[in-house]
Amino acid sequence: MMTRAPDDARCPDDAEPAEGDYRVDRQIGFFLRQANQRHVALFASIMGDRLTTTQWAALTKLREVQPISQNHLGRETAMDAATIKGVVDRLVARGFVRTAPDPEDGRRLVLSITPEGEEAVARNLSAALAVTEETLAPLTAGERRMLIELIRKIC
Amino acid sequence: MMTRAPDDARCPDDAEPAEGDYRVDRQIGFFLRQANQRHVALFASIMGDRLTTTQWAALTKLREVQPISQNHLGRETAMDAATIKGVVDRLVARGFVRTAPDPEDGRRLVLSITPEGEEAVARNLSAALAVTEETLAPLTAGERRMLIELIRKIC
DNA sequence: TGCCGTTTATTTGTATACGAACGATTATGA
DNA sequence: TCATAATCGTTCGTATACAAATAAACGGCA
Repeated sequence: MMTRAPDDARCPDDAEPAEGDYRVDRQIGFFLRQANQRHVALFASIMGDRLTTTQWAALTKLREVQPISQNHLGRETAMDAATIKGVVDRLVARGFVRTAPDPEDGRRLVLSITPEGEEAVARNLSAALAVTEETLAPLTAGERRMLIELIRKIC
Repeated sequence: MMTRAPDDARCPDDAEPAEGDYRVDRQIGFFLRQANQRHVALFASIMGDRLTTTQWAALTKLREVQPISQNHLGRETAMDAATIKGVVDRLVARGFVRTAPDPEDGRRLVLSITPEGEEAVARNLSAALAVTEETLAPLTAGERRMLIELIRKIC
């Protein structure tokens, strides 16, 4: 008679994590990365004007809170100071955003949206909503609310 | 007597999206990006050896399915052919992964994990589990199951 | 056998993402 | 007031992420 079952053969008195059982593709981080990848891919395929997710976030947020300094816009859109700089530079190069030195604070760079930027937002707004819809397409209305509620808690 | 409520004053007979109401920071894509950012930050602060999330994914998945070709490992870990190449190159440079030409297929590069790679996995496994735990810390056990179930559906 | 489509790995270019360091400027407190 | 701390924008280096193009090698099929 066996004193131990075959699938209990490894380290029965050991509290260390079972190495053989670990699966990266079952961890929340793996799912978060993949879900974000799918959303970015949907965004790229649905949105026009070759606008990226971060450029869209910066542009629409700027429209909401302008005028605002560059770093501040970065904080509002969850972007590093180095990251928001690159995003803003590309939006400026495309004529969607304008920069000006702040007369009251020599350090700040004040951003505002141009008419071309406003047009770009208006032109792509329905597509942006379609991206959200398509991303959540596999879920029911109740599941969508639940997912958003839960994911907000881990941000 | 008013024929229309004040908050219904814009485009009542228009099916177009209401521009003024759009908020990027309420879209699922914004949350997915932020949640992923938080997870990556937690990973960087908890894990040792300066291993990144993708390097960890590639290394642990390789341990599971070796030997395997480079592109195949990329598909198993949701990475582009160009992306997995960079990740594998860095793991090879660190001595965690070994590459060899496939004698049966001249195109393939067969990957396997080195003893140093195995040690790196064993050394960091509990930290990896702690990252998952910390990422889900704001949620109850039931909420965690629900979040994982929902997020899997949109991957 | 030889043609052709596919797969594999690679390279280039562009775009986040962030740590770290830097100079310039502003705010704070002793 | 003046030294110090904090903020702002910038730059550098590293690491994903992916589109697109390429060369080499494999497969099937006439």
